[in-house]
Amino acid sequence: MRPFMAKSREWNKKITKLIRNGRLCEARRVFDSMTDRNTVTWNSLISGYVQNREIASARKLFDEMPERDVVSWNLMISGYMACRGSREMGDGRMLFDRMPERDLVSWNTVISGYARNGRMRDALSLFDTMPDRNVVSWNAMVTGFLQNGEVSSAVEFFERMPERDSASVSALVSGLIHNGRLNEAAEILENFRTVCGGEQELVDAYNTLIAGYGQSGNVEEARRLFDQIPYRPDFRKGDLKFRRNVVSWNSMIMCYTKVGDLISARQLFDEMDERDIVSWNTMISGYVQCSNLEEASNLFCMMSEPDSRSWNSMISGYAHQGKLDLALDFFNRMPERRLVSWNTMIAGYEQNGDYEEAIRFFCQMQREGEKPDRHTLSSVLSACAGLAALNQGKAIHQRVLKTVIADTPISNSLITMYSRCGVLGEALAVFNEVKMQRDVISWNSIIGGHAYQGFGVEALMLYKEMRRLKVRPTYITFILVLSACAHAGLVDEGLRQFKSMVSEFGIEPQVEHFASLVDLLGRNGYLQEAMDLIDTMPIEPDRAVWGALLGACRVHDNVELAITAAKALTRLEPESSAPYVLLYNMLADGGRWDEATEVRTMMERNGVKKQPGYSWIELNDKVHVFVAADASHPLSTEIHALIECCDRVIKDLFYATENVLCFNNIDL
DNA sequence: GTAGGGTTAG
Repeated sequence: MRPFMAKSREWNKKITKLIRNGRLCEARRVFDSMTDRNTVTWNSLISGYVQNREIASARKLFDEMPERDVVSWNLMISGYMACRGSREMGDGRMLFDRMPERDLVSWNTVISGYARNGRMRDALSLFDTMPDRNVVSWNAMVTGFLQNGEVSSAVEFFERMPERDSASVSALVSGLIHNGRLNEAAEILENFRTVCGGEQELVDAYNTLIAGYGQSGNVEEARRLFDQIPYRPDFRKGDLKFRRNVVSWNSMIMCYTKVGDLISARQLFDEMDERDIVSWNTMISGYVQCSNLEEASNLFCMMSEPDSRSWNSMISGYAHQGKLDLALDFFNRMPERRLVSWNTMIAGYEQNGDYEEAIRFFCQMQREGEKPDRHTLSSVLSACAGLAALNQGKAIHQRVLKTVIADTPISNSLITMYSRCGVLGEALAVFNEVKMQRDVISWNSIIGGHAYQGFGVEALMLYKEMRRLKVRPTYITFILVLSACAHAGLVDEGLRQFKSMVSEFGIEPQVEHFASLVDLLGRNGYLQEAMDLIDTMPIEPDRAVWGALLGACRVHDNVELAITAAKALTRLEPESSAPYVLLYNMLADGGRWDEATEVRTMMERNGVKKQPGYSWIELNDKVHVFVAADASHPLSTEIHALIECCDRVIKDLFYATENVLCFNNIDL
C-alpha cells in the first residue's frame, strides 16, 4: 500500500469532518496546506462551499481543479440548483448540457431542482427524455407536484411508479399534509401498512405522519402513532425491522416541544437509548422557545460537540430575553460564525431597540466577508426605520435590489423604513412597484406611514383603495385607520370605522383600538367622551389608553382629567417620570404652583428619576445620538459651543421682537 | 465527495 494514498485519504476525511461541524474556513486552510490533493479533496471542499451557498467560491475551485470527474460536475449543478434564482438555475442547466458524461445523479439533480422551484414543465420534459430512471427520479417528480399543489398528478405518478421505497411514501404523506390533507395522508399510511406489514419503510412513513400531526398541534394523534411502533423488535413475531428509530423519537419530542410540553419531551429524551445531534438540538430549542434558558444551557453544556444549530439556538434564546451580552458571549465563543449566527444577533439587537448595534453588527459582518440575505436585510431595514436613518436605508435598498428578486416582506420593510424616515414619496414608489405581490402588511405599512407622518386624509384614501381591491383588513389596519382619523380630525369617520371593524369584519376590539379611540376623541376636544369611553370599555385600560388621555388633556388644558390620567399611569408604571413631568408642567403653566410642587415632591418621594431625553441625527451615513448632559460624542465640545451660539442668536431675536417668538424667518 | 422523503438554528 502506498503511504501517501492513505495520507491524502485521511486529510480528505478531516476536511469533510470540519465542513460537517460548520468550520468551512478551517477546512479551506487544511486544503491549502495539502500537497497531494486528489479529485476527492477538491470535490469535498466544493461540497462545503455548495452546502454553505457560496456558489462563487465553489465555481472558482471547479474552474481551477486539474481534473474533474462526474461528481465534480454534479456538485456544481446541485449548488446552482439550490440557489433557486432563475439565473443560477440557468447556469446549472448550462453545466448539465455541457458536461462530457452524465449519470443518473446528474439527471435527478436538475429534475429535482426544477421541481422544487415550481418548474414542473421543465422537470417533466427532462424526466420524459432521460435514458433511464430510478426511484429517486420518480420521487423527485412526486415531491414537485405536491409542492405546487398538484395533488392528483402526484398521486397519479405515485401509482405509476415501477417500484417504491420508504422515501416515496414519505414524500406522498408529507406532501399531502402540506396540502392540508391529513386524513388522506393517514389513509395512505393505513393502506401501506396492510400491504407491506412490518417493514422498515413503514417506520419512515409513520415518522412523517407523526411530524405532520405535530405541525398541526395534534399531539395525541401523533403519540398514538408513536406508540404503535414497537420500542424494541418483537422477536416472537419475527418483527425485526418495524421499530422506532431515532427520527421517530426526535419527531415525537418535537411534537411536544411545539406545544410547549417540555415535561413530556424531556421524559422521552431521557428514555432514549441513542440520541443524535438532532435530539439534543430539538430539546435545547424547545427549552429556548419556552424561555427556560437554564435548562437549555444545562443541556448545551452536556453536549460533546455542539453544532452551529446548537450555538444559534442559545444565541437566539438569550437575544429574545433581551440578554444581548449573554447572546454575544455565545456568539464570540462559537468556533465559526455563519450567516444565521449574524442574523440572530442583528435581529436580537433590532428587536431590543438597539438599532445602532444592529447596524454596527451588519457592517462588521460584511467586513468579515459574509453576504447578507433576506433575513439580514429585513432586520437592518427595521433598524434603519427605528433610527430614521435614511441614507443607510437607501444603501440597503440598493443591496436588496442586488440580493433579493421579489420578496414581499422585504418590500414591506422598505415601505416602513421610508415612511419612518419621512419620505413618503419613496415609500409610495416601492409600494407601487410591488403591485402584484402586495399583501395586507404592504397596505398596513403604507397606510401607517401616512398616518404616522400626519397625512390622515391620504391614509384614509389608501384604506378605501385597499377595500375596493377586496383586501381584507386586519386588526392592525384599524389601529392605523383610527390614528389617521384622529390626526385628520375626522371624529365621526373614526367612530364609523370602529363600528365597521366589529360588524363588517368581526374583529374583536383590542386595547390598542380603545387607545386609538381615546386619542381620536381626546385630541379633537371630546375629553369627557374619551373619559366615559375609558370607564365603559370592556378591557382593562393600559398605559397607551391613559397616555392618550393625558396627552389630550395637555393639548386642551384640562387639568382635572389630567390628574386622573396621571394617577392611573403612575399606578401602571410606578417608575415612569413622564406623567409626573407632564402634570407638573400643566400645573405650573396654570400658575398652580402649590400643586405643582406637590407633584414634584411626590415624584421624589416615590423615587422616580426624570429620564434623560435624547435625539439623534444622521450625517454621512453615521447616526449620532445625543442624550441630555452627555459628553461622550467625539465632537461634544464643538457641538455644545454651537448650541450656545444658536441659543444666543435665538435669545437676541426673541428679545428684539418684543417677546414675539417667530422662528419662520430665522436664518441660522 | 453528488440526486429524492421524514427530525434541529435566523
